[in-house]
Order: sequence, then structure tokens, then C-alpha cells
Amino acid sequence: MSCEKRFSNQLRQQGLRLTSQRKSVLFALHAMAHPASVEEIYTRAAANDAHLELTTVYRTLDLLHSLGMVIIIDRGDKQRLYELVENNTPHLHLVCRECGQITDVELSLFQPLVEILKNTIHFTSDLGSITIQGVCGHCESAALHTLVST
Amino acid sequence: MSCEKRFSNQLRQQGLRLTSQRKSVLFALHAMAHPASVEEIYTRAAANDAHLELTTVYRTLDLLHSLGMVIIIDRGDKQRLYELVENNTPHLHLVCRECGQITDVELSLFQPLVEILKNTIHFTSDLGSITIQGVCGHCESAALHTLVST
DNA sequence: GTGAGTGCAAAGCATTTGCACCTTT
DNA sequence: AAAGGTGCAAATGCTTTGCACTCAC
Repeated sequence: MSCEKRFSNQLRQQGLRLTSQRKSVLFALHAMAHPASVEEIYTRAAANDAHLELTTVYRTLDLLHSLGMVIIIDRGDKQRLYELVENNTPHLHLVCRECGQITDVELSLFQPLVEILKNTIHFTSDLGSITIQGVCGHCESAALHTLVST
Repeated sequence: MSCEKRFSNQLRQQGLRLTSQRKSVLFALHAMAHPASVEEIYTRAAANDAHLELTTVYRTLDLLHSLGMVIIIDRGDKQRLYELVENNTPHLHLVCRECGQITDVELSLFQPLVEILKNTIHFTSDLGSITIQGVCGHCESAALHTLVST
């Protein structure tokens, strides 16, 4: 897991420590195919480490986020979702404001813009963090249906 | 305020009502130059309507969001920010994960991608809702400083 | 050994909800 | 008159915080 190595290095650089809990959370994030809630990550991680606390998961996710290794997606409901940046093809998240579904889209089209942001205003984008709200095709046609039948 | 007209029409279409409270919230949103928290919007709106309740602001913002007239920005801290879509040049929001600062960037570069999303997977993007997390130039150079001096 | 990290429990606080009353249509 | 909206107050529940103990370094 080269990711763990990188994590470990980043921690060391700042005098922070690689604990078993942090490993478990990282492992759980790896196992997730899609953005996951804290609760889900906690459940998965607890499979490795039965004594793991939800609080610790929060703290670790905060840490990973501040290191730029995790991005946060706000679906508009109560819980935020977290996704590991590493080992993922950079992609956009399309969040449907009707049903909350998240669709991933490849990022390549967007890459040039990311470069521009970097070069012109010196903003370093977290790849994979780009989120677009909108309405998915399914909900849109459902809405049309309703209007027609009313 | 053509915006109010449009709002009114959208409401009527669904058998909803244009109340003074809703007008006040809409007015407050208009007055905001930047994405604002519920609390800020509430304060501004209460200037018109002293009896306005915070709860009502929440409900109205939800309504406006579900109509696609307001987009939501999650800065990563506790409060979500809201911004009116109308009367704004479509733009991206760059959210710095270190300092929370939001930078607006013109959307034109991104327009082609929005079209593609629409045509290929039928996802209708809320213009102005695009959010990118990352690190702003200021925080990045500050971080470098710290590393060097350590 | 030392201080960062964790567990546990308790608090915080933005947001949501229930219900009776009010107002738009 | 009918039904959507609002106000008020209470609840909800995600997230944060304090502190003593533990463990990575």
C-alpha cells in the first residue's frame, strides 16, 4: 500500500504519528468504491480494530483532509461524504439535488482548467474534489411527468 | 426585480404561495454580494420583516434550492453558504481548505463541459454551483515557509 | 520518557420537525 | 373555505471538545 507509505511520510514530516487507528481508517477508505459517510467508514474500519471510536474517525478524516489526501462531498443532507484522493482516477462529482445520487465523470476534460487555475491565480485544486450540483436525467424527466399529468 | 416575477411564477406553477417572508428572503439574497450563511441572510431579511423566523429562512432556502434558484456551498465548516443563481455571472467557487476563503472565477472556460454533461448523460448543472476544493496561493506559500523554517 | 493520540462521555449547535394559528389564493 | 405557510418551541443528531490514560517515537 504505497498510500500508507506516503501517509506515514507526511505525518513524520510534521512530527505526527502513524497509529493503528489511522491505518484502519486509511484501510477502510481504500476499501470504499464510492464516497462514504463517516458512519460507513467507521463501520468498515472497526472490522480491523474493534476498539476504534467514531470520534477518532472524525479526527483522522480531518487530518487526512488537511493533508489533501481526502476530499469532502456535501450532498446537501446532514452527512458529509469522504473519498480518498489516491488510487482514484481524478473525476467530477455530479450531485443531483432531487435524489442525492452522485455520478462520477472522468476529469480529463477539466484538466486544462485545473492547470489554468494553478498558473493564473496559484490555486492548487484537490483533484477529485470538483462537485457540481444539478438535476440528473432521471429526476428531470420525472419532474416533467408530474407537470404534464397535473 | 424580474427575479421575484420568476419566483412567483415558479411557485404558482406548483400551487405554492408568494408570502412576504419569501419575498424578504429573496430580497436579502439579492443584497448579498457573496455566498452567505443562513444567519447572515436571516439578519438581512429581518430588516424588512421583523417577525421573520430563522426556521422560515431555512425553509425558504430549501425551497429556492429545490427550484434551482439557489446553490449551496459547503466550506467544510459548520455552516453552509447560500447564493442566488440569478443576477450572477456564472462562476466557479474555489474553496481553500486551509483558510476557508472562497474565490470566484469566471465560468466561461467551463461552459463546454457543462454542455457535454447535459448532452451525454443528461445532467443539468446548476450554474454557479461548481465548487473546487484546494489550497490557495497564500496558504500554500505559508505552508512552504513553515517547512523551511522548521 | 514525552507528548501526540485515543477513548469515553458530555456538550454544542446548525438544522429539522410538530402542531396550532394565520394568510394567500 | 381550503390548504399552504409561519411562528414557536422542542427535538434531532452530526460533530466537536475536555480530560485522563495510552502508546508511538
